[in-house]
Amino acid sequence: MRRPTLEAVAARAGVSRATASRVVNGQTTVAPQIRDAVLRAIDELGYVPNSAARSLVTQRTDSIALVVSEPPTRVFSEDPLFSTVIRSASLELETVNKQVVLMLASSAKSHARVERYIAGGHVDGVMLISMHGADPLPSALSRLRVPVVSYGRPAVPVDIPYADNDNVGGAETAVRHLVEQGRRRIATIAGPQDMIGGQDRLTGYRNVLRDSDRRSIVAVGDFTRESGAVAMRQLLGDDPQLDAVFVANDLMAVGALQSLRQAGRRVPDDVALVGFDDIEAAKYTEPPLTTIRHPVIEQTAAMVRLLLDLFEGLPAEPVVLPTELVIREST
Amino acid sequence: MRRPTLEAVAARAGVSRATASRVVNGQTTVAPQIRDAVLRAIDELGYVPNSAARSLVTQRTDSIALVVSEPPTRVFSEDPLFSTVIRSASLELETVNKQVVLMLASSAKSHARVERYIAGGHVDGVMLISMHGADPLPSALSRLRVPVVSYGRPAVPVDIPYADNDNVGGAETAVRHLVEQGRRRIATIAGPQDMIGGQDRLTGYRNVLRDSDRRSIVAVGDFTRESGAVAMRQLLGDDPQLDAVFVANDLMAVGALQSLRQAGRRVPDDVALVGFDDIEAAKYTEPPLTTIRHPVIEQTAAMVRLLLDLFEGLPAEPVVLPTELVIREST
DNA sequence: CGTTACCGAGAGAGCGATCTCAGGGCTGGT
DNA sequence: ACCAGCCCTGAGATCGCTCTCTCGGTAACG
Repeated sequence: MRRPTLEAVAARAGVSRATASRVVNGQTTVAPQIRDAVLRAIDELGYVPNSAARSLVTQRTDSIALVVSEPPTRVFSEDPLFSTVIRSASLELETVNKQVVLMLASSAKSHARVERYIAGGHVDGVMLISMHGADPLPSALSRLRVPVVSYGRPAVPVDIPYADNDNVGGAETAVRHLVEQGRRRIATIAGPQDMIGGQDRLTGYRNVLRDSDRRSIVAVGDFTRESGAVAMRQLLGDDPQLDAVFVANDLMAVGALQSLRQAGRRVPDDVALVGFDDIEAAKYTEPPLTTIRHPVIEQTAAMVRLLLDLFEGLPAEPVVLPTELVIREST
Repeated sequence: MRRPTLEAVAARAGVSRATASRVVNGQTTVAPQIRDAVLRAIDELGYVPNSAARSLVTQRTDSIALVVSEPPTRVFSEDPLFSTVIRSASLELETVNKQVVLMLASSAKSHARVERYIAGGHVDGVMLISMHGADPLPSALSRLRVPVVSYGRPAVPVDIPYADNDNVGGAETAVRHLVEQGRRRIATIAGPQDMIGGQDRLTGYRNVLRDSDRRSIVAVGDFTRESGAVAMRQLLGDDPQLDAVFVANDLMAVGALQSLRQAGRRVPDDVALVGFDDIEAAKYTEPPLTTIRHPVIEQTAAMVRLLLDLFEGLPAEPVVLPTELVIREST
């Protein structure tokens, strides 16, 4: 009742195990006639290679962990970031016949589990997506001598290749755009400051404001829509005269738009708004949102390529993708 | 430079491989002194058992696939269903030392990959969550002789144990509640009719309407907030006199509330509203939503237990959990 | 003191694949 | 006709672990 083995296939086809193995692995050095016999046997028996046995000798598993080191509430939130990364990483790796295994690592306990799982050789490599500074996983995993790459620059300095987008530059572009529009009092709704993206985008904002001799007006959100709405109300209270806001992500910008509307401010006449990410929803707000495009799919592809390079023993240097200003009607 | 093997641990501790193995697996028949020596060796070498080798002989992997057979847009939508199932299944299985491997099976191509992955023995069992009728996975997997359980009754009749909630009964309770409130024209916003939950909840609605001699008024959504808003507008157009709506899930109910407000109808004075699922957001709507509690965590736990029963060779019968009316202020 | 019982430890056979190496059969060149 | 060389195929080792079986040693009992 056990699943058929290669042995059984070989016996049925009247060849040796070695030959059957060659056929299974698509080697060309097999006579067509024998090849067909083996294929028929495989088909008749419904043979599928035992992955454990194969991994044992090849030292490969052809599966790759995507470790999402965030509380599930964020992973499965309105923000399409994680889902896009998961989906495009899967797609990208399918083309090279590798399977993505998604693992959530929210608590400290699950960190340990993830570490053990990876140390146990279940996967050939790890893609890490983790935005929080305190995260112990990047360094822990890089110690395991397993190929590891990261989506986004790890918050702790650790020597693993990563693919990032130019958060600082993007934020600078956004704010410079507002300056060029003649806006005088430019506020920002920053992201959480324990996330690298939140920090970098705030840095970009500060850089331009300093250079253009303006006062910075900062409220901090947590990248959710609701927090954007709250932060906007707060900003309006702090400085009713503000005439522009750079919001660190589009989701918060959607919330901010809502608050602006409730406060009776017209966008962009009274207040101009620039977001960050260029999520789908940014096209459908009222008015459509000027934003900085965050190339998630390309960045994911770059990360996957880094990992594949590591497999090949090639040098893998961090990649930082450029961002791009997308002008719509909110400025 | 290879990872240390049990052999190395045994050598360092001055014992045989078998004894080292006993210690690793927590067998008690080892003298404390030797045990400590082995543990020390493990620690010093940083030994972690090779999972492929272990699986090869034990025929177990201690990991379990959670196959989500839905387009990613739904999986990672506002609806907390999937995330809750994923999280609580992980939690539940951690207690028995098993790892959940999440696999998305959206396209036909990824179905094939998932099947191969599972047939290859990567996992000991499969938990399937799939709402669509046309889904070929339930039957495909059940043919593989791998233990399979399902979250929710599979749409195609196939002999795999499942844990479901009482969709028909819940819908009946909801509509009966509206009848008892003296509502005369009770409409429904149904879920997609290619999903079992969508079908069953519509059936429940129809059952009660038939028994109470009322006319049914149906609009169909797709379980998203937006579709609920659209469906509500449509219902108001179809029958401006309606005084109650049963909405097949809370997310659509949130959208419906929005449309009702825009149309100037007061809830519950003009129109009473009952949702389904009792998601967190239902508590925070204006007014808070009367709904039917869908016990997601319990249902997931029941599903996990079914799978564990299958592992033990115990009989595993489908489980249907009762739902419960939660009365808030929308009725 | 001898015998039985039992407990703890080691030897060795697998688990199911891959892969190296050697050898048999052909082809082709001389 | 002979031999070199190539192409296929098969034998057998190996990956790292578990688990059964065996055996040495000590305790218990008569």
